[in-house]
Amino acid sequence: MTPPPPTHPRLVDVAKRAGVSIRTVSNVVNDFPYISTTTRERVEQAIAELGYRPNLIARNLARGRTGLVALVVPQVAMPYFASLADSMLEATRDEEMVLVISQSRGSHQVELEALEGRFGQRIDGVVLSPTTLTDADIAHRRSTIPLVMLGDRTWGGVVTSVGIDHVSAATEAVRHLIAQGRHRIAIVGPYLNEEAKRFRGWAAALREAGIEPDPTWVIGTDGSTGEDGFAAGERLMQMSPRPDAAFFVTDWLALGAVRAFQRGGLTVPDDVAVVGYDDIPYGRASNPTLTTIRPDRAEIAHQAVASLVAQRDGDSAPVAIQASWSLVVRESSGAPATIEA
Amino acid sequence: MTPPPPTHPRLVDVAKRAGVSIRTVSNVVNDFPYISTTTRERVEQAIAELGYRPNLIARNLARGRTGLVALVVPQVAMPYFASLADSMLEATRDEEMVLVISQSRGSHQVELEALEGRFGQRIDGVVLSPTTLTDADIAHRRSTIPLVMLGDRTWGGVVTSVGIDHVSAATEAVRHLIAQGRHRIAIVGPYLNEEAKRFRGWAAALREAGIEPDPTWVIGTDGSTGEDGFAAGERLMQMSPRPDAAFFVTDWLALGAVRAFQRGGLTVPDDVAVVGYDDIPYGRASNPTLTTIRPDRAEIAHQAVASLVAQRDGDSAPVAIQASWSLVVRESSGAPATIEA
DNA sequence: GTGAAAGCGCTAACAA
DNA sequence: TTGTTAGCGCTTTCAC
Repeated sequence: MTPPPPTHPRLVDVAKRAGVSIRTVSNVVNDFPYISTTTRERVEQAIAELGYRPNLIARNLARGRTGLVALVVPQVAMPYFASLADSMLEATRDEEMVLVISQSRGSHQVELEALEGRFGQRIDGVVLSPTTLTDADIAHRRSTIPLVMLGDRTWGGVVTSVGIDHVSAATEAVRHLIAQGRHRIAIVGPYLNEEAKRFRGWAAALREAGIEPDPTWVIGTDGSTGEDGFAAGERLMQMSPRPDAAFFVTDWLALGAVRAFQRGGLTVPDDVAVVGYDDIPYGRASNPTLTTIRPDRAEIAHQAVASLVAQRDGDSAPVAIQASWSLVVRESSGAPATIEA
Repeated sequence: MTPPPPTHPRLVDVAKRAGVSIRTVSNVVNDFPYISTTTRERVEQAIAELGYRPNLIARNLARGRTGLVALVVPQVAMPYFASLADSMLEATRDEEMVLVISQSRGSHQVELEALEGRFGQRIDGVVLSPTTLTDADIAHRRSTIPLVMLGDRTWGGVVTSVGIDHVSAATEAVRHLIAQGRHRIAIVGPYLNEEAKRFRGWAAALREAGIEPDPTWVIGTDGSTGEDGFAAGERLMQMSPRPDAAFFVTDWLALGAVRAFQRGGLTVPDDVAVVGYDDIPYGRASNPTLTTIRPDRAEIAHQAVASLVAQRDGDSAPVAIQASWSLVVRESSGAPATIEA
């Protein structure tokens, strides 16, 4: 009685069956040029007959790589990062990499370790969506593993970053509100100052329309949670004159504020037009649906992965990559009611 | 000039420095018993000095494992699965496994391949949230890699499943509506029949209160998207007498219907009380906030991982594991307005 | 074009 | 308790 094959077929099994050496089989598997057609066919047939599939662990050991790429985000359950993860999964699959998601939960320590490539497994590259890192953290990093930073910061140019042009996007968002006839346009978010790109876009759009940005229209929040948005919405309602529109730096903030407005008896967009930012899925299902800036996540993910590949293959000059975005107009700023897919 | 260490320190480097054999270092690293304290200390010091970290690729090659576990879901960007992924990431981290997320996008083919453990990398175990698989698919699977099915189905008992008791949960949800004084309680969802557990829970709660389930209250949908919910909401509004409450088999359906109700001039919960299912994050931010059934995702994830570990270690008897759940009462069924975190 | 053989870094028999 | 060593399955340099 023949015992069943104790494990998956290996390179040697294929080689034996095809009557060649493992070197040749390896060549075929890895698509080397210079193999005679007949040999190649023999090998391919043996592979098919045996159902051979390369053991990537062994391959990676030999190659000194893992084939694993890490995506580090604060928390995947947050809609924006869930969507990002989705896009990254697709982008890495196209490159035959395996994506490993890691949650920082806003921990500086975890982000620092990610910078150094310290994960459970050894990793070929890191795509990081930072929350607490500083330029100094990046400058001091010792590891040289391929790294891409997501977001609008450029980190002193010492590392590749992929983001969208937030100044332009914010400008476009506020322009849109102005085009709807709004003149008292608030901006809501954390860390709003002359450094903040979305803030600059907001101010630029107003000035461009001959409106001087009013400091009282700048509504600072602690963070970007729905509760922060709710609280900001309540503050906004008590202002007089009340703003007739508000630009929120994230959708989640905007949704919280809409909730506050509706509880306070205001109608969106009639009383206050609202624009968010990020295009999270819920913006399509909320009532009203939410006008927002949609970063091209697929492009961001592909650019990030492409940079990882380039860095791996020796091209290490850092670049600041800008992906595209679009303004999605929905009910919260006056679009007619629709049902989207 | 000494060239820089070309790579990470290896077992031999540690062994050399500590003046022992690699076997001993390996023992220390793997927490074997039977090592003299002094040796252990010497080795540990060498490890610390060198900053040694085991190469998991090599370890896995030698052990014949990958340390990788796959979570297969339709799409991570969907809130429910994003939350699930979050919990699974935590649960696998606790077990020193690395989670690889794979999106089936509802493809039968992809799900079948997952069943066989066919991923880009070789995988130690699979946790699958199925959409199209049948009992037959499971019965015919050839691979023996550890597998856990998520959800309420039990697959003829041939595989371990982890889910919650949907009959009880649905019963509790509808009981809650009855306790709010509602009597005409619709149920909304796809595939509603005597086999469907949430349907059975709905019917049981009604009968228990002396209400005979009215077939006209059963509102079938094509799927579970927001648009399906919206359409169901519109149908529900046109019924007469109109139901005064509705139980939706997913939150996303419920949110879509709420949108329809509000557009149609109805107030939730005053005109129609609404209960959803799944506790997706949006349910806390919507207006009104959404009453729902919250599966204990952390428990589900831990049970799934625990089963994977048990299967890997030879305990392969399939079991149907039931995790806990709770009813979360929010505004959509009459809870007073609150701001949740 | 193809073969032989030396690693990749670690685990785990087998010895001592 | 600790050392020696044969793999794990594949890549790749060097010959032929």
